[in-house]
Amino acid sequence: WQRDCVGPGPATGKTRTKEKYRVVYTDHQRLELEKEFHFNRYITIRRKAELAVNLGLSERQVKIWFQNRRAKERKLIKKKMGQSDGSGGSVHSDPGSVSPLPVPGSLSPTDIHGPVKSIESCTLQAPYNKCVQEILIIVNGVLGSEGQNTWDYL
DNA sequence: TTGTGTTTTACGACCTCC
DNA sequence: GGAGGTCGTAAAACACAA
Repeated sequence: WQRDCVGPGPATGKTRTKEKYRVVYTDHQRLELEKEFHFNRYITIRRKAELAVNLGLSERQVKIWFQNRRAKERKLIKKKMGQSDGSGGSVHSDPGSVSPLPVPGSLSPTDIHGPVKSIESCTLQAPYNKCVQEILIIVNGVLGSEGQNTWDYL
């Protein structure tokens, strides 16, 4: 599809064609983008270029993916706030003020080492717990039955 | 299988910042 | 003026109940 959209020449950044209104990113592409997003909600120009090359996407696609991902996060937070109904929850009132995820080193050793046997066993605080679960679902899909250590892969 | 609701890419309009 | 932000939306892809 990349040939169809980008063509043999230099990437134009245009990916919407009559044949393919939109493409579906692979699990690997989504995983890498999610990983980047969970450490930095705003991607730098340099990282954007690196990711684009590594994932075979255009910089424009990476940029738009981050825009859409932030929109999704805002939507989720809004939904959560609606559910909590202001009844004393510790949900951030300002979506933009959500702090970045803890760095891997801040996780407990038992979380870091060994295979992840249960997605539900990850005990980070909301909203990160769900984010991590989403990542693990993708990773498990990518690893399949290879039996590779999930954290090693990450 | 199919109808329907949700999610995922991609874009345009508009805004802010440098 | 250009780059990149949000917001709203189109349409494909997907999930799932009936």
